Amino acid sequence: MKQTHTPPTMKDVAAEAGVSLGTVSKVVNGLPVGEPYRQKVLRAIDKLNYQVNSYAQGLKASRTNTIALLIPNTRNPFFAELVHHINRQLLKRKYRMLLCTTESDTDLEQTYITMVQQNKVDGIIGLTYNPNLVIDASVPFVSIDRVLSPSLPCVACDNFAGGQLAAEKLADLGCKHVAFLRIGSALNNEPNKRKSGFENGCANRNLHYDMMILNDGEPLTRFRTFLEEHRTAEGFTLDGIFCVTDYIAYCVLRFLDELGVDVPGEVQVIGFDGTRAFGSENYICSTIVQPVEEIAATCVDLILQEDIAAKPSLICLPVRFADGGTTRPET
Amino acid sequence: MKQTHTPPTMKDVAAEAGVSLGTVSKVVNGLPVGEPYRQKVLRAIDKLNYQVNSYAQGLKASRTNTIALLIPNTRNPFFAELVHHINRQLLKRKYRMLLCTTESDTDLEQTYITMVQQNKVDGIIGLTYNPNLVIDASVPFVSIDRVLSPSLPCVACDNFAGGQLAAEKLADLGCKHVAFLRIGSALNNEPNKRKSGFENGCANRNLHYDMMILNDGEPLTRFRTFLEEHRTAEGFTLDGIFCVTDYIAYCVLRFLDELGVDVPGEVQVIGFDGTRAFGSENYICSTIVQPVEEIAATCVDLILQEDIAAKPSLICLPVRFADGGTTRPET
DNA sequence: TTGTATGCGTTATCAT
DNA sequence: ATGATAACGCATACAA
Repeated sequence: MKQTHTPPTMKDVAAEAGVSLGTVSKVVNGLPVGEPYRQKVLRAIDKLNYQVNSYAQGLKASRTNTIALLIPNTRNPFFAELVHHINRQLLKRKYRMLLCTTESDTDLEQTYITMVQQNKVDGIIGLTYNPNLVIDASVPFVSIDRVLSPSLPCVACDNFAGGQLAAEKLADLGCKHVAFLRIGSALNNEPNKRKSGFENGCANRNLHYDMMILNDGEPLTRFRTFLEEHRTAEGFTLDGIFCVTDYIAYCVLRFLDELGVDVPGEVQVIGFDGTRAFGSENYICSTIVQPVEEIAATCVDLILQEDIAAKPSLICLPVRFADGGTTRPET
Repeated sequence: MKQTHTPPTMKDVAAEAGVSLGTVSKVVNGLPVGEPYRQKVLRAIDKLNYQVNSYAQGLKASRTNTIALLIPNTRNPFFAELVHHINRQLLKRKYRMLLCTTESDTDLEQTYITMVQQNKVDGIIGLTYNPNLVIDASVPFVSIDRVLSPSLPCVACDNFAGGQLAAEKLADLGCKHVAFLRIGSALNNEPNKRKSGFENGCANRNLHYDMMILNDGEPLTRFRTFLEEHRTAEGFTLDGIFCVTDYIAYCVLRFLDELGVDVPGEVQVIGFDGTRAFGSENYICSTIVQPVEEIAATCVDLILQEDIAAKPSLICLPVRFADGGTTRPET
């Protein structure tokens, strides 16, 4: 009777089946082996309930079938959706996913990157706001939504087109005086293009717009003040609002409700991301929808792609508008 | 000049530092080593940018510092929150997390469990609705919210107390005729205790209640019909509703809005889970809050605990009520 | 076609 | 205190 506490290895299987180690290895890896041998090995595997140790495999092959995903958190529905689809894409390709939620903490991000490199993952997909991470060139990296460096490929939705689409939608829906609300630093990252696109769209349609940009630390209640100022005796002086994310739109909708402003009657609101409550069918507001599934698939394709040289530095995926009840029905 | 494409190993470091392999290993693992040697090794590590290969480590130690988390998805905010906190707890203990989203697909779950065992993870934390998974006894398993087997420890919130609390809250808030809305099979899993607790609470307070239970496949619009039936000429005949999850509460609130029933004026609604929009401070409805952070910490504690024998089979964590605006202010 | 032997990077047990 | 060496489980080049 052998020690029961250590899981069976190929050697055990070989002994049980009365064949050699190499034969077992071939059976396990689907290499050609004489049928009677194959049967014996298969029976032994079944009997011992053998499972390959993929760490030993990884040690040999320096391939681990594992990809790390760095993301600020999983609470934001957009991130959650991303995690979900990347996970599914990886599974489809028989890859495992190491999840690293960073809370946008720079040190934490760096800790994770180091940890993840120690773990010899086959690649990293990362959504990070930190422009100066030290990423070892030896491990493939694909960035989401942020161009970190020309040498690191980035996958994003077409933020510029999204901003423009929002402006044009509002114009189409009859708005005359709109506002753009955003938060975050003025760094030139992808989401900033939403602003440029919006400005462009407004210009195209001769749409007048106000803009309110909050810095990172400022409370969202500033927006409430902003909105309050637009409530005059003659009614609400804005008829359209574009929020740079659905989260902001969500807050703005609350403020408008508190202020007694009717949506979409008095003012129409468009967000950005395509957030759906509980992953259901319902958008929480009218919104510019990011193609999350395509973004996920593209990231996974890129990270698993062999020749890194062929990787483009920025891939923009198309967005679309979706009615979530905070705009008037289209005619 | 050595081959540049393979990452440096301990051997390389040893050569660079002019010491032996064992010495490097000791330095890396913080074992006592003569200071001048230590310095030499450290310098070499720095120069070569050496990182330990934790797969090789795992092969030696049969410990991988990795825990797998099985969860239906990350889109449901409660799950997302769970993922987030488990991830943080694991990181705090220097463990990595393999995320496996299963969509409650039985085959997928089994696939993942097998995959994960091949990967020789140190343990699995799983939230699964599938009662007959084959889980190798050799890998520690902790279940969330479902008692899968007496031998597998389970961590859950006190669902019974939660149901009871909901009933008592509604009674305290002046309700006379309430309803309980739930979905899902009638299996005797943890969340079913919410029902029992609710019934118990109603009995305690002599609160009359209706109950509507949907089977797994049925559309939530059935609830709409149910609600519609309670809208009579004399007004809405229910003054309180307890929904078994916040998601259901969310849908119910939409239905009530469509039906023109005022919340919390005409009817007060309580959900279950403690879901907050975008992970912000705001609960999406008045709710029985699950102690997600404690659940996460408890799971991680349990899974990392050495002696499996000492693990209790069910740990219930306390819940609390939170006002989310769909109940009247407490006096 | 099958078996044997070596090495992957690390750790731990030995001598030195 | 440090250096050599075996072993972890697997894959593969090579010998039989």
